[in-house]
This record gives sequence, structure tokens and C-alpha cells, in this order.
Amino acid sequence: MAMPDQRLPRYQQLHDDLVAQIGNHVWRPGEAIPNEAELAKTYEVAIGTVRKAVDGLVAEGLLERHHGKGTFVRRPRFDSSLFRFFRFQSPSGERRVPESRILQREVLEAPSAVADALRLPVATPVIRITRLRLIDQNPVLAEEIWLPKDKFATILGLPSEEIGDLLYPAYEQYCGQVIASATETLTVESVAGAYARLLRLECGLPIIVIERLAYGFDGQPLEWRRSRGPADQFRYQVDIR
Amino acid sequence: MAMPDQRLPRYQQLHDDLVAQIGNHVWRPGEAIPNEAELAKTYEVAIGTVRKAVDGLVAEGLLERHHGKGTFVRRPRFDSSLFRFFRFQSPSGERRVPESRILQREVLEAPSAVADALRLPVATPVIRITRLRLIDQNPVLAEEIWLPKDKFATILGLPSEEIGDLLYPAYEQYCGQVIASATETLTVESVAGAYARLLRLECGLPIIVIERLAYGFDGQPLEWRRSRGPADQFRYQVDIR
DNA sequence: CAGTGGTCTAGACCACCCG
DNA sequence: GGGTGGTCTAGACCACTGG
Repeated sequence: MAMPDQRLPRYQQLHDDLVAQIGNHVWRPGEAIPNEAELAKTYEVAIGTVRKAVDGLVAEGLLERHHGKGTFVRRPRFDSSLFRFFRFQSPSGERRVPESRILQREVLEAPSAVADALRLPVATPVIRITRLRLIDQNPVLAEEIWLPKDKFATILGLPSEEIGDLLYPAYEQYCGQVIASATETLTVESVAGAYARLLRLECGLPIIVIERLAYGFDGQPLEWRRSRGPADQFRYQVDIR
Repeated sequence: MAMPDQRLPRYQQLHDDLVAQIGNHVWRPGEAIPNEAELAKTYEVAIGTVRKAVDGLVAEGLLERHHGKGTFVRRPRFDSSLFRFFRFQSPSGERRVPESRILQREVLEAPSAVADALRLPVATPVIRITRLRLIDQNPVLAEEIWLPKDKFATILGLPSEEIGDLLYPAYEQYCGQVIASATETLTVESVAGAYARLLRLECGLPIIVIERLAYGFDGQPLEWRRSRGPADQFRYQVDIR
């Protein structure tokens, strides 16, 4: 473990050290970390200081406390609780995870817009994934996804069946990268060309465009994606604060 | 002040009591609350317990701590920091608060959809405000806003100039109601009829529809609004987590 | 300088979970 | 019952703010 900055408060040093250990999979998601008394002893701090550090990690969603049982590394869930973005309205109206069809995976030199977003030098190798998402065989979203190659190289060789319908669990499982937060920007455009064909829409019909920049726990951008879907069946819900 | 539930932790009782006092404007936004030692003495708890209660209020955005100065009731700001929703792109691209033109204020019996959203009995008196928002004289948003009459009656008689371009500060100043959180749902429709005229659009052009349900600190719904604007100049940004 | 919040301690006791 | 986290205390010392 790296030498922490002695000028920082001890609870902050402990916090950072625990983040690092969670990131290095010292404890796997779902496992318990040592109990508070033990942490206090090994780090030579009072138990109140341990609690303050753990409080922060719980607030950030890295840990879960369970009274009487222990403190556990949290397994992020992007489909239901965290990312409840889209409500693809099936005929009956319930929310569904769309099927995912990967069309292409390739390695490119980062175009300047992508390099800017991911905070990489221009022409750094990046992975570009194109993907079609469907509900009941009907295309609802066409996506292009950009990832830094050095962190996500293992996703390149993976069979599509291994990846499944959700990318973020795959990032976690196969690349050790956890998405913790994101920023989305929505605009409306008219569809044309390749996207009209993919989404089976007439040229000129309105589509919604969603750009997402997703970050890891350390605040580093990990993924940039742009998704397009027919505007007429679009529904997007957000909670503010 | 009401008798708090003795079964709750003392920091929680203190927390709730401070919420009530802030809600009753015992201290006005921007003012300092008593210092920690004083609170500890008057509530007969240890200073660490006071800190835990205040920690919660800071996390909820009700208070702000300033090291060496004191702890202050926070003045919510909906234009810049909290509600950074719309980026009306002026030619130069900067974000602007659109001008607000109130078209109508009337009292109605709540239609069932509105009563449901605001959790009121059907046919409860509600206020309906219609409003046009413009940038450089161009309409960017047509809004209808529904409020429970019992809480917002004072807004009815207010001159438009007193209300200004933002409603939430007016709710706070004239009705004593503070908006703390909201849920927004976005969809896309084709414009027709009255909205086409208001927004000066041809019938059939796509518009964005934003439904917002806004809540007070106690979680009670206070306002329901539906806003419509031309889709082509629409841009919406959200931070997730 | 005095007053404020920020950190940290060492320990007590309570409430929950599970064998 | 033994182990866990949750609450609470009483106080020390530090760091920032402002007159």
C-alpha cells in the first residue's frame, strides 16, 4: 500500500486506503471487510475515526453496512436502482431491459472529440463498439460506445454471449472497471442515413440523441457513448437531488 | 415545539427539531444557527451528537458549515447550481434564464391527473398558471403549472413584476414554500393547436414535453408542471449520482 | 486574540443477527 | 451467547475566521 499523505486527516487516509483496496479487489463485491474494532487496531486509530471513514464510503455507495452482520463491499446494480433511465413502454407498460446486439468492435485512434471527453491524448488507441438494442425485435436504440483501450482491452476478444445485454456488469467482471457516476446530455435531431436504416425509420423523423460520459469512483472518465432512438416511443425519467 | 418521539436516537430528534425550526423560519436563510456548544447545552446532549445531527442537515442541503464562522441556513438557488437543466443556446452558446410572461392565473377544481400527482382529493381547489418563456423575444417554452390553492393562495394576487422570471424564489418569498427536490419525465410529441400558436411552430413539428413533480423538504408534492418547447433547440443535461 | 467548526480519542452501553 | 454495527459521552487539541 502506498504511503498516504500525512497532512490529510487520518479518517481521510483510511478512506483512501480502503478505496484502493476495494479497487484492487482485496475484498470482492459482496464480501465483508474487517470489523470496525479490527480496522481500528490495524490502522492504530480510534474506532470513531474508523466509523467516520466508513461513513464516507457508505455515502459514496462503495460499502453497505448491515447491523449485527458486518460491512460489505457493495455490488453496483445499474439496471434497476442506479440507472433507471429508460422506460421502454412495452404494450403492457412495464419497464424492460432491451436485448443487445453488438454490431462491431474495433480499435481506432481517438478522434479529438472522444479524446477530449475521455481526457486522453489525441490518437490514443480506443475501442469503438456499435450496438443495436431491441425490444420484441424492434430497434429502440442505436449506440456507439468509446472506451480507452488500455483499460478495456479484454472486452475485445469476448464472445457476445458472454457480454450479455448490459455492458456495465461486463466492465466490472471482465475489465475490473466500475462505473460510479455519469453525465447525460439529451438533444433531438432528424434521422438520416445509416441510423435511419438501423432504426428502420423514414428519413427526417425525429430521434432523441443521448450522450453519456461515465466515470469511475476516482472521477476518471471511463466511457463515452452516444445513443439514438426513435423519439415517438421515448420516455426518460430523472430524479433531481 | 412538538414533543419528539423518545424512541428515536437523540441525534435524529435533534435533526427533526432543527428541520422544523428552519421550516418555521426561526432562522432565516443566510442566518447562522447557534454554535455547536450552545446547541449541545440547550438540548442536553454531547457535542458529538450535535455534530451528527448537523452532518445530516448539511448532507441534505439545509445547512452550510463555514469553518471558523458558523453554521448557516442555506439559501436554495434553483437557477444555477441546483436546477441546471436547460441550456438555451443563445448564438454565443452561454446558458441564460429565459424571460417569463405569465398568461393566466385561475382557480379550478383539481382534475384527477393533477389530484393524483399532488396527492390531493379530487376537486380540491388548485391554482393553474400558464406561462410563456422567451429568449430574445423568441418563445422557448410554454408551461402550465398546478399548485394546491391552500398553500399558494398569495401568489394569485401578486403583480407579475413581483414574481419575476423564476417561480421558486417567489414560492419561498411569498408563500413560505421551499422546493427541495423533483422528478422530471421527458417525452417527445408533435405540436398542434394552441401550443403551435404559442410557440410559433408549424403543426406537426416535434416538441419536447417535460413533466415535473416538485417536492418540499418533507417529501410532500408541492407543484406539478408540464412544459413544452421546440425540439430543435432543446438541450438537457443531467448528472447521475 | 476569542470564537467557531474539524479532528480524534477511549470507552460505555444498546440493538441486531445468528448459531 | 458472542460478534457485529449504532449511539452517546466528555473532553483534548487543531485550524480557520475575524476584529
